[in-house]
Amino acid sequence: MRWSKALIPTLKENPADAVAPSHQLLLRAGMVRQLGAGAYSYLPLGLRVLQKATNIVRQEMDAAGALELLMPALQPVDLWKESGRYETFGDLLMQLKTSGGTHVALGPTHEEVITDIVRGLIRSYKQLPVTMYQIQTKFRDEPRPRFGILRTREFLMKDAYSFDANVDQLSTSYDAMYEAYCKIFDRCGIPYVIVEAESGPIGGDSSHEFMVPSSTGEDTIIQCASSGYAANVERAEVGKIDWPAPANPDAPAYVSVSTPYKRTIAEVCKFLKIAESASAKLLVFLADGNPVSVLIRGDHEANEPKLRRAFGAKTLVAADPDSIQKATGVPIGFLGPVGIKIPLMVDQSVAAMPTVVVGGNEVDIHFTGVVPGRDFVLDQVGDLRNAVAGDPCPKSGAPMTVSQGIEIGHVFKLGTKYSKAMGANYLDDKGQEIPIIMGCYGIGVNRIVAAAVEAGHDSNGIIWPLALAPYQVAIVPLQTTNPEVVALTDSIEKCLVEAGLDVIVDDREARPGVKFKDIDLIGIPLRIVIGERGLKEGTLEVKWRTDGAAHNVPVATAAETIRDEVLTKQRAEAAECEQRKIARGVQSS
RNA sequence: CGGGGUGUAGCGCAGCCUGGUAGCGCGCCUGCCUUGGGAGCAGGAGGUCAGCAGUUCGAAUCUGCUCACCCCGACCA
Repeated sequence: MRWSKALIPTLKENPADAVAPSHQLLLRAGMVRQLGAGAYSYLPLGLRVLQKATNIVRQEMDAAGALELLMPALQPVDLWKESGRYETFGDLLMQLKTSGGTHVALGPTHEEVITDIVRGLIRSYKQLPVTMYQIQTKFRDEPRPRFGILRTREFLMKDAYSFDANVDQLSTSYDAMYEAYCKIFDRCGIPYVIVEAESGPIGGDSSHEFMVPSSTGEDTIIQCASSGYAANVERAEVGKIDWPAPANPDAPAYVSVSTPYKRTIAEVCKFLKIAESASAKLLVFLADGNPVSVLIRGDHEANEPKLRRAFGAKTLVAADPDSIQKATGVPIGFLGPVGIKIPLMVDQSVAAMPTVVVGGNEVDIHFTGVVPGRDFVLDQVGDLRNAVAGDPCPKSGAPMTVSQGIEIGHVFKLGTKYSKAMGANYLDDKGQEIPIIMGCYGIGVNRIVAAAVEAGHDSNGIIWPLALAPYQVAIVPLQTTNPEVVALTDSIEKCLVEAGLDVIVDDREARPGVKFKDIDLIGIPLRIVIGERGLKEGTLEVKWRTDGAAHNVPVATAAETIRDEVLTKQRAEAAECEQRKIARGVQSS
């Protein structure tokens, strides 16, 4: 490919709207252009990267035995009502009406459609297991698209769905996808951590997210260096915290203080001149419709899935101020555990406090010096909140750390949620009708591209891994009118292309500095410079994007030398992937 | 959906307060010159100043409404 024909509109300056590094660099490198909020065009160069990621995903899905199919983005809303997700998906679902009046939606995901297909096709246990996938555009009416191509209203997703006869089969299918994901991200050359994620009805370790560490990431990861435990904050457990605090028989009785108009934790603590961690807040939820209360330290956040499990409830929602008043007789802002009439659960961090400041269950009143266990009961204590930095690891007890990550993949054991709701059953060997057990597995393909840039860039631009680079090699002929330079350029290009490499020749009539800057910006892994100066000495210059300096190779054998250098690097990366695979095998056994 | 901000040439911005010929840098086109890290000189093209409605002799500038985009938060199967 000739640069002059490639349409690569690089920008010297950062577009004002771009904040995230990947957003800035993909724009500046001429890879994407914004059409509207959360909608991006991929220009030729950007599309090449997206397609390289797509190809790797497809190859590994095929290798894992998944069957590719293609489902429509346009889906009847009735299908969503059938699964029960029309309500839960809410405004995120893009909806429209056909000219005939049919109410349709643009698919944000495809559990409903694939389940509809399968219930018509699969009848017998002999047809199971089967896993199918597609690579297709998804639509979600995100209330706030952001960070360039990281969160958009329209995006390319690889979504796979497994169908199994029993839980053991599901585990096998799940493990195959899990392993395929590791291979995909290894091959893409992007760093990732696998974290436990909040899971559905089956529970246990049935959901994992693949995260690329990045400060731009929207997800919070809790990790323990000593045990290797890693989980999304939505899921992360807090290890055992000792409670109650040693009893102090001399502790004075709690004191009622006037706190007029001080409702929030921040207001109360500021007013009383105490740290938020010295206070506790009583939160009221409706567990399957019944009011329940939870006591959490002032600086902590409640974790609703943990609460739902703790109360053994199917649904758990925060109670609105009216129902709180009705259930407790106390207006929001002054609730406390002392003498509370509804069921109370206490987070272990509160149970461990010697004394605590809480609401007085009366307008404009808070209590100080309240002793857990003395002034309110501690018969229901547990891990009810989001983990924070320094919390003990559930495995090792060592302090855990907090970091940000970009979710690029998610594997999930669904169970029979959709097959039951939509009647996707099979007949077992005894002729019994049984709901098919499902799993779903998603990869945000655009996010692979964005995450690769977030993880690989410097002040000069993008640093693509060889596997994703739009072109692996750029050749820069410095004197485009010198026949010797041109001939050498052509012969090296030919040799590399024949070896299966993607090569771009910067044939522009521009000064060398312009070309070097652009090649660095768009992140081409290997740069070859051919100039009269080097030719006099019989050499040309080769520089890797990741290296600080260039090295010279003799002209006579240049094409083969460079070809072998790139192929060797490719093989080294493949070997690295293999090493990781072996290491994973050792870990899991 | 709440809070904040911004819309002027492809990109980055000034002009607005105090109404009176729409500007600068980069990029783009022509020519000369130059050629190993975003050169220099000369000439040139390109704008319904986001839109609509007011005020005014006259609006990029003042007023009102609308729209779009960005950031923080809420939300995120």
